[in-house]
Amino acid sequence: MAPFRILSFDIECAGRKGLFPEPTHDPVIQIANLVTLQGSDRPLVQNVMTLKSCSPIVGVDVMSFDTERDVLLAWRDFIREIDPDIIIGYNICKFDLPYLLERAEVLKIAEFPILGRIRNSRVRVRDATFSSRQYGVRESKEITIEGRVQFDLLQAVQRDHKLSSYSLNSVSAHFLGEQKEDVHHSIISDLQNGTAETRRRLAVYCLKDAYLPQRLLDKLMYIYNYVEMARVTGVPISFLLSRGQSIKVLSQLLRKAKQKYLVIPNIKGQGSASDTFEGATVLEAKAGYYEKPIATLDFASLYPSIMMAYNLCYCTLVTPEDARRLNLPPESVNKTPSNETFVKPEVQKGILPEILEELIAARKRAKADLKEAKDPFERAVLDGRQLALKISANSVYGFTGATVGQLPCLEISSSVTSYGRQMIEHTKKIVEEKFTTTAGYEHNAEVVYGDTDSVMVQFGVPTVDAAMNLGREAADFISGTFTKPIKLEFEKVYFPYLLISKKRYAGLYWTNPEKFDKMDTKGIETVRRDNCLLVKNLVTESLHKILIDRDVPGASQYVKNTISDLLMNRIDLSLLVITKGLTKTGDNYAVKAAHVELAERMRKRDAATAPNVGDRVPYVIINAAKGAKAYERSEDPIYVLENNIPIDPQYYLDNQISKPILRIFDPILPNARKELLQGSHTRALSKSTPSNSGIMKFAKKQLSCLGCKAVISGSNQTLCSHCKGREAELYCKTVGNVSELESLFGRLWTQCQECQGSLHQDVLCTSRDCPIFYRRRKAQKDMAEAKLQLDRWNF
DNA sequence: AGCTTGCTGAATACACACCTATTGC
DNA sequence: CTGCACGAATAAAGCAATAGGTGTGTATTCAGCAAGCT
Repeated sequence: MAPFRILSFDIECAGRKGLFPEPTHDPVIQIANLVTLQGSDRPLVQNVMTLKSCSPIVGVDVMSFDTERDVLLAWRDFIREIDPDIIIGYNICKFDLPYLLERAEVLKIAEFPILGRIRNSRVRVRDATFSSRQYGVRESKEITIEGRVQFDLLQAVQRDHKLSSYSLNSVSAHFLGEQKEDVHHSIISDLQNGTAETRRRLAVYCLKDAYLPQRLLDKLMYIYNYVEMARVTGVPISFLLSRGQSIKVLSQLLRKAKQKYLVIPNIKGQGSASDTFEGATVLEAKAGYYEKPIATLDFASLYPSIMMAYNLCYCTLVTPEDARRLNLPPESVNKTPSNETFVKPEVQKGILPEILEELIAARKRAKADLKEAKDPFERAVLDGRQLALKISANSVYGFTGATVGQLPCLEISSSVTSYGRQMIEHTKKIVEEKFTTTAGYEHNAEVVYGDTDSVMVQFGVPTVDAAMNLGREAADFISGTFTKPIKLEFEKVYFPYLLISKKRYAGLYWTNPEKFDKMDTKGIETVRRDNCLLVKNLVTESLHKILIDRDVPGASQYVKNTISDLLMNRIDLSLLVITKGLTKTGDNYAVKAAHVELAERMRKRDAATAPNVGDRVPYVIINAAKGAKAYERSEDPIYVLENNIPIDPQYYLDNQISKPILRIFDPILPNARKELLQGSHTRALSKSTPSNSGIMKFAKKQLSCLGCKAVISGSNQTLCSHCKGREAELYCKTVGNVSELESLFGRLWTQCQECQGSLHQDVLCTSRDCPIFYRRRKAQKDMAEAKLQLDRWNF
């Protein structure tokens, strides 16, 4: 089969006003295109279609047009000529494609929206909302272009990766290690209305936006992964981006049922969303810091293997009524712990177990092939396949328990979890009964924690090697007590292990006794996205010092230094940005929350840049009157930066840092609270910049002495009478300060120029995801202030 | 007049239920 | 074959758990004031 032809594109339009640029006013001014063949990194075509003249770009076909109509029609012809199989871009489904179509409509270009592979078939657009517990609410548009797959990288990344920000800039930085500049929409108009040279600048920017999605597609192996997934589950690729998990399971069910001449009922509005079933057992966490190795035993694909072992399926379920009618002998049925009856495979083999068997067997083959494969291309294919199979297997159980889904069957899902609960309890019991001193082992084993399909065991032995051997022995022994194919596996050892509570722990992860693989953290601030970076870094660094370096005093000192920096206002604003997802529209919230209120406020300020449902809202907490609620104190970081609003360090200490740090240090450091949060380092408070709101509005600004800050009056504008003699020294200090800030600003500026790919042009970027941006802006402000001070010497 | 006492409303503290976000498996 | 009006259905894996914030009701503390006493 010929490789796919992939088109990546991006558009720029002038003057975005309002939420969506106004199609009646704002013309499309540029379209950048990049065509590649799948698996090749050499572009087939690179071009830019622009309105008005544009200076040439090396290696790029620049096409200038006089009217917007010509631009749009040129693009349509280009699509037809290139005939791409796959159209990609960033946010093309919600922005670029619908915008082009609406714009064509406004300009009455009826012949524009014929882009598909069916003759004379028009492209159709429909509003679509997708909502699921897993992905939240997402608004998008469904665009039908027959014969071409649209693959929006934004949608794919949002589904597959949990990130704090999904801007193209931040996603590229994360996966490709390279940033792009973020240009504010007002500047786009200026560049377009400038000269051929500034339009060239815009074209380069636009091209980069087409270039990055292509790189992401490649790097994340999306084609392989999604094509494999589509093949395995039997759904179109578009479903994988626009629909949920359940359609995949349903599709497999239908395929299998057809082979067996079975039909699947079309159930409507049966199970209500309120009826639910009991889930898995989470064993009580014996919280603490363990300095002996903890072995972890895991069931391999627990729920799928339960469904296979006990033949759980729609077609093997025996309802009480069936039981009376059929009068089955007890030896031909299984009774589940939740008191449901299913026939054994000898009577009737279930469809679900068959689907699962195939998925798991195929995954095993894929994994084995993966091990053999050396060629990176082949490895990518096989890894994509095994991942797809794993995910498919895991969502079969969820499908049966989805009461608002197409085919709920709580008898199956509650049986699965009831077996699971029984099994984890059984495992815990066996481990603690078998591995005892009375049975000849060195120590009594103790299960310190376990969740759903795993148990964490402290065998009491001091070395990783010994723990591994006992872990393997236990796994083999216990596996033997279960029905096939249920299997308990020894997977890893944690040493040392910090158990904070259920679903929250950290430890060093060992799979071979010589060296640990990594530091593993679960559920704590290091992996959560609703904390500011400062907390994340602080916790990560502390754990690193405690677990890897075994340096508790060092960790403690590090925490103290950070707290001191925070209270002295020496922390970079980008580290204090908290982000939270906006999960529903403003008025659907029952209580006021910081990010929701801020989103509303931002909408009033400028609807174009305000966050929408499904977006993540970044904010910082600013200083305010005592007793003000957090939702009154949240503010957009860029707004804070632009208006010099003081943040509230005390809030960050009390509400962000203190509890997570104490949770970590409490089991390790006696008197952690006193030591870390109440020491002398917490007393050095720097005065924050007075804000121009509230009471400070009435305060009159007076000059103060540059030497001692005393208020001065009269003719002397620089120094008070006391400091008069130190004139030379203080002047040098001011000059030194200015030059230091200038060089800092210069360095940051250069860094941004490098990022934008040119050292000869102005930096336009205002990316709220980039730490350098915040530092550059701050340096600029500080520098301006220092210069003002310097000016006062020249009276 | 100056002090104490008792009352009252406001401010504060605290426990509790509930909502929201997020993660683990 | 296309465009338009109208109506109906659409689709959504699961539960367990922690933590932070808001709102509410109740208890406690405190400042301010008037009355009473010396």
